[in-house]
Amino acid sequence: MRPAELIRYSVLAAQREGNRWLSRALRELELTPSASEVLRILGDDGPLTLSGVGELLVCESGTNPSRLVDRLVDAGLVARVPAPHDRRQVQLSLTAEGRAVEAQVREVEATLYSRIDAALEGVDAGSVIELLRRLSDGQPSGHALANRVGVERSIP
Amino acid sequence: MRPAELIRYSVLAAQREGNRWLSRALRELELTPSASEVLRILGDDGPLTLSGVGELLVCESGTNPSRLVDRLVDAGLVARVPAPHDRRQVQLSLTAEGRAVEAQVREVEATLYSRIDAALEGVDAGSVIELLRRLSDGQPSGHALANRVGVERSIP
DNA sequence: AATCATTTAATGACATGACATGTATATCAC
DNA sequence: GTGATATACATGTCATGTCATTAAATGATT
Repeated sequence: MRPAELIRYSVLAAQREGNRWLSRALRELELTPSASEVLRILGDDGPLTLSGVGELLVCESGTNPSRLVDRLVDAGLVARVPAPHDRRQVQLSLTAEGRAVEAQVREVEATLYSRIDAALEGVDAGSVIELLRRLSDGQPSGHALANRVGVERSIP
Repeated sequence: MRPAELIRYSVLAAQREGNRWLSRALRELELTPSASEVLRILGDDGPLTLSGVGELLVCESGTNPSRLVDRLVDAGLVARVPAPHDRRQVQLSLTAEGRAVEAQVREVEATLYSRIDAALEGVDAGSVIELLRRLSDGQPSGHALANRVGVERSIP
């Protein structure tokens, strides 16, 4: 198997298993991994419009997180209010309950990141990050990721 | 953003964009990425039972590719015959048309791997492979990947 | 041989993801 | 100001991906 093919399937396998781990860890919070990403985005950078969330979502190509947000509104974790100056837009923000759940999501993520840190032992993280960045560069997910990093840096 | 978080989202973004690229490339063959993986597995190692395919599939946790295979049978690319000695099992193999399509899948994959090779310029592929391997080690996708590499090596 | 456990596959249920289309609103060209 | 265009969001459709359950067939135990 050529290295490129091994990397292709390794990326797929790592994503699948990371998602499965996160799904199980979030089950007690009654959240899916995608839903948790929306909560964390709104917690860090909200309030945002629907497309504003879409531009920061890595888990979806950003075209339309309407239904993803629907379930969070139904669950009482996100408030959706029409924007006053532009009635096409909706403003999304966390409710009080949403903020509480988002804090729990942070704890779950901290555990995940510790596991990834452990897996990083003895490997060149820079090579990993650079290769993966190139693989999504210029594409919607790559833009979302760049926006996420950029937004974080822009908050002093 | 800590390195672990960046890696988490980079893996997700790379998988998403790789899948999107492959989806578009396979569209003219009327195949999805998952369907193409089944064809390639059967082409390399078939005939196999349904669970035999599941143990080699990275794209799904192997619990049950029934419906994935259904569509390939409907499309006339895969033959499904009951196993004579154990009527619980089904034997899956490529039809003549399936073999022809699988050859085209190989060409699409060759293009994908060239793109990955280009992205590997100047990065330590060993670090990438080792980290990603650790992230799926011991899990279904990791087993499937190990089986894929192992099966390949076991064919002299 | 009868019963129970295990294995294999199919199916139900739910939430994505990706792409396409529809609809209301806002903006631009003139 | 009016028509055309663009934007923001919602929705339809299809194929996953995951977990659970069911059904059939086989194997193990007694």
